Amino acid sequence: MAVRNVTRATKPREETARKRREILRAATEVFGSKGYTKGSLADIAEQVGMTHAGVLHHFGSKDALLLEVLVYRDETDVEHLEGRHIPGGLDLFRHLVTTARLNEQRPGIIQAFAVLSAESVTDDHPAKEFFRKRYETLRGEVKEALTEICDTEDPPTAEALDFATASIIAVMDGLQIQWLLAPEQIRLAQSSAFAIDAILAAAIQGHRRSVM
Amino acid sequence: MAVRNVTRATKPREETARKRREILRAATEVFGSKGYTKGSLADIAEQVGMTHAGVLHHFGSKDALLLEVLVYRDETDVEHLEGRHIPGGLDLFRHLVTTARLNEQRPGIIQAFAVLSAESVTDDHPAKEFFRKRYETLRGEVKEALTEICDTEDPPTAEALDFATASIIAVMDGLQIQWLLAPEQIRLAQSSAFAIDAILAAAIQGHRRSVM
DNA sequence: GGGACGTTACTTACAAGTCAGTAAGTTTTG
DNA sequence: CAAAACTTACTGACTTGTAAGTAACGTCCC
Repeated sequence: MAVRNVTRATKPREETARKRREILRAATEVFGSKGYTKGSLADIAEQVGMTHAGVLHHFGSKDALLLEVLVYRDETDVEHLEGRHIPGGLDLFRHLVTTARLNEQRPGIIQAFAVLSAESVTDDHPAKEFFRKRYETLRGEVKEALTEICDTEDPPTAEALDFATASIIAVMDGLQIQWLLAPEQIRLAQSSAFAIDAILAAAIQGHRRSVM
Repeated sequence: MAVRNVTRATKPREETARKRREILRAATEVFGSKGYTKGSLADIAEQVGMTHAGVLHHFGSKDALLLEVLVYRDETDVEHLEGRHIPGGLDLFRHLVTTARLNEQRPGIIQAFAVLSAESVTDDHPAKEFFRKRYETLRGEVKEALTEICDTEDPPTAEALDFATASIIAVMDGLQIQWLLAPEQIRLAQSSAFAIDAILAAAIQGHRRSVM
């Protein structure tokens, strides 16, 4: 039985969806290169060949557009994964490094997330809740994968687990900023791999041999 | 022989210097809480009880004010050090953790630097050069301290040294973002210490026991 | 010590521009 | 023919920066 579309007279057009994606892509680039506050709707509209009012017709407000940009980019981030779901255990950390390596080829997206995540900590920023939840989810996944790995008879303390989890995510974010400022000096993927490796080793083998 | 002041008729007043510092403090707070682009001169002026034109009288332009804020904050950051110069060797890393612990008590300044450093990667940002140089200097200091530490017969490769250097700085920056978004969930200083420890250990003892 | 005078430290007023959002009208399309 | 996909036109709020004016202050000279 075919579903009758009662609420709208015309079915959503494929052309419209494409235009929306085009706007999202343009918005990602603009927000990435100028930040959310400084990047204007007119900038975005110009890139897709319409006026800023046209963009608002599709997304309602600038805030709403930003949020759609963020979830859209989160979706495309896992597109290259088979099964489109984030792996667990050691594979998760391999995935993180792989993503870093892929991101080296698309600085625009990296910049968008780096700039927007930092901007989101400011007062009443529309993306604050998004990033808060995003980090919480990310930490949950990393922590679980970490727990899987060190399933030995000598597990790390709960504290060490949390420190390692936050640190792994942190080091990737921080390297992105340095890489964006000096791409020829920073090896994004390799440095990420090195740091993750170091932190994993410390978490697993734990409490011995503290340097400081 | 007293130095004659030929260029200006009246000597710079002490009250003026105090007012400038007051403005710098207010600007740090405003740029930290709203970002550079969104934080306005009027916001800053209001906090010190004058008009925005008064602020411009002291600093010339918004860009110039930002740069003065950054160097001002860099200066106050090493104020608590005896001798006011950054230590070397293991002491440098202890200093980093100490700074992180101190910063937990003053989220405003942390936020200003976190927000501004990320914002600085955007196109034509007035603080881009400042942060580029700042990271370069920071990496130089960390690398030197790191080299001092692992002065053994089995030194790490030059690559590993660079990875570790960038990673240590990165992890501190990244943790700040997470901490600002969820201060009750992130132990800033302890996580920093854990990660630095892990990375130092990996850099020193080197090439054995790779997890990934 | 007391003006004169130039500088400093502002204020008010304004210029010139940008911005998001809205309302109304027009074309396109299913 | 009705809804979608726009455009044009406009509003109102905000921006940084400048120009001109004013009051207070420090210094020099007598």
